Amino acid sequence: MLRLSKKSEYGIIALKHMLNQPEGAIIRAKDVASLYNIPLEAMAKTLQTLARSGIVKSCQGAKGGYVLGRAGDQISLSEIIESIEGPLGIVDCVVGASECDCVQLENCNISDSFQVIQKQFKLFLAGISLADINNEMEMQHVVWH
Amino acid sequence: MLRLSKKSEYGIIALKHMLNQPEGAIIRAKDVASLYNIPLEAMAKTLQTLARSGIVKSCQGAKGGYVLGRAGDQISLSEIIESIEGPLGIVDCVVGASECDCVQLENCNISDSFQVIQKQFKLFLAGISLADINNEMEMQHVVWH
DNA sequence: AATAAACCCGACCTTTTTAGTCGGGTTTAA
DNA sequence: TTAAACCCGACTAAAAAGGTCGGGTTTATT
Repeated sequence: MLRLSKKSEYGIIALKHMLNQPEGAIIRAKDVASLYNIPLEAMAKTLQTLARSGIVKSCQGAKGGYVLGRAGDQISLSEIIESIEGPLGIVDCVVGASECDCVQLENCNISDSFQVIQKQFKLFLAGISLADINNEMEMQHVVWH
Repeated sequence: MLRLSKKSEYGIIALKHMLNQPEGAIIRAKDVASLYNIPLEAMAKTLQTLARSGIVKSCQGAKGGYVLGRAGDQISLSEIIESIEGPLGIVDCVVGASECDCVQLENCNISDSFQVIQKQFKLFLAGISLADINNEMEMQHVVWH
């Protein structure tokens, strides 16, 4: 059902939080977790995932933590979600690289249309940046014509 | 993960199939199921669900089956999906009527933005009709600016 | 050098959701 | 009367999501 996973939610919460801290401040998983009632381990794993794809940078060791890897307007919602959940596809057979073994395919009447829908949906998400999310007032430009 | 359920896929396949039959032809669940390799019971239940919300009309008894309830351009993708999967929400706390007991809410920093995103996403799906899906060439008007 | 604080990560368990199946209805054309 | 179809709740099985655990590694501090 078209719903974001908890990990994506946690990731977006953390990223938005980081964007609102002073430039260059190092944020610990622990703090985000306790501030937003997120289970520590889950928050930690999500930030590790985001670090792997470069959306945040990790600083190891004591006094370590995370910093945003880029400016808020250079981080898109589609990137965040794909980092955490893997390549996104409204339906399986439309996910880029992966093979689809769906038994309908031989005679499927909807896969072509869904290629188009999928592509537009991704553009939709790609058009929303962390900076947009951070500033609800500015979200007005996120509009479907 | 932002993916449609199988039942939604089955529903859309069936609806598109029906749209391509001669006007007023009665289509049986059995035929759609065998044509597209869909488990009969699953297909049947999905059509029953669509009938309940008026997207198709059911004809009971021998020689029974289903007919589209409306013209293809009067059936939107969001309607189909919501009929089958219930009210859709990218995140829980954004689903219209239902209550959200998420423990982040007291201090959530993203719910406002997601209200906007959710609304636009729904407009996106509402803007795609069964007739559009049926005619991939026409899908070009489904474009994000 | 030792310590503690933090990130790192695979493995696991539990719960929820999805997918599919079954049995027993009801309706209606022939 | 029969058979073909819709109808529907209940069930099971499989998959995904959510969360937890244990044992690492890295690094600032003392």
